[in-house]
Amino acid sequence: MVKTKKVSTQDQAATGRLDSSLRGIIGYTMKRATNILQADAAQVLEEFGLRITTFSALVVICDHPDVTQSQIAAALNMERSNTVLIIDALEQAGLIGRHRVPTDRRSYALRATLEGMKIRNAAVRALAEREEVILHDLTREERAALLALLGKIASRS
Amino acid sequence: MVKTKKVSTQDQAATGRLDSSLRGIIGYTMKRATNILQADAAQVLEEFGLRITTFSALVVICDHPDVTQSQIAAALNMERSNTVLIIDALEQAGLIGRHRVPTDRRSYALRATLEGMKIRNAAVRALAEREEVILHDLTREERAALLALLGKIASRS
DNA sequence: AGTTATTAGCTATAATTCATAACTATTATT
DNA sequence: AATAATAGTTATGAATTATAGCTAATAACT
Repeated sequence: MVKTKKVSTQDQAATGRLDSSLRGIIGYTMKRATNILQADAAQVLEEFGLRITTFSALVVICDHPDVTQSQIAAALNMERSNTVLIIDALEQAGLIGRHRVPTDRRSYALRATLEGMKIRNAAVRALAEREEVILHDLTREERAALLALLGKIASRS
Repeated sequence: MVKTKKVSTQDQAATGRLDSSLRGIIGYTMKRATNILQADAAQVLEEFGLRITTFSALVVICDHPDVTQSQIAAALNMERSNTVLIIDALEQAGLIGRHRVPTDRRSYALRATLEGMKIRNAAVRALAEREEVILHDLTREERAALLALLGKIASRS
């Protein structure tokens, strides 16, 4: 994956990266950092048969039994319609179940299975470990500070 | 005195966030933060007739006259094929020009026009101002720290 | 030299992700 | 009872990103 491209132009070594002034923009650099973490997370989750979206939904369901698909959509900032296939996948994998709720027959009460709980726990642990590895050049305090700062921004949605 | 009352999951679902345990994952929270900043940036750049990708390419071209499309692709971490339409858009907007280079007739030497330079400067300034606004609840030091931490992660690509 | 390999830009297209609209069935509101 | 609103679903569109292959030009190699 890592390209060791031979730099043919003259002044590249002097100027460094071609996007150096973009790197001063928080949004730009954050996007690049996100891409790296997302690719890594996807790789980790693949070993559990999960994608990032299915994993996220699984966590919400485990943490909040009897949650509905609409609530998941709102929590994960996605469209209701796009939750359907995600929940389908989790159900077909035997990780969650759609349960009818007698008081409202429009919605499903989603609940994780025992297997779903186990997968969730293992995946969360694996992700945390992987983040430790990939962020090894940040101290524990720096990682905490980073998360706090990101949390402030992300708290707007 | 601090009350440490234990809340049931039902109550948490009613009051708190449903994705609270996901928010402890840096990659997840960073993704959410990125979405906010990206949407904001897209809105700002729209006023200049730019999209995020065209803006990014424009900045690289302004900073590095006679850069090639392949170099832009490498710098912005995108596929060569996807640069074509981006450069087309910039050229048709009169912001850059494709210039032939006598020593290598395969590639173009991309150079910004005067108008391109002006748009770039205005867009960069507008973006910076907008980031100040949207990140107003972070101190200058916090924003600097955030950028530094993100830069460490993003430096891997 | 001549052959081969590599590179730059380009086109077309596939795969993904994400958003929108409309439908059915239920439930809530008036 | 009539109407509106909601949950899940389906189909589809738009936008982004990735992949494969092509031509022309250059580089590398024997």
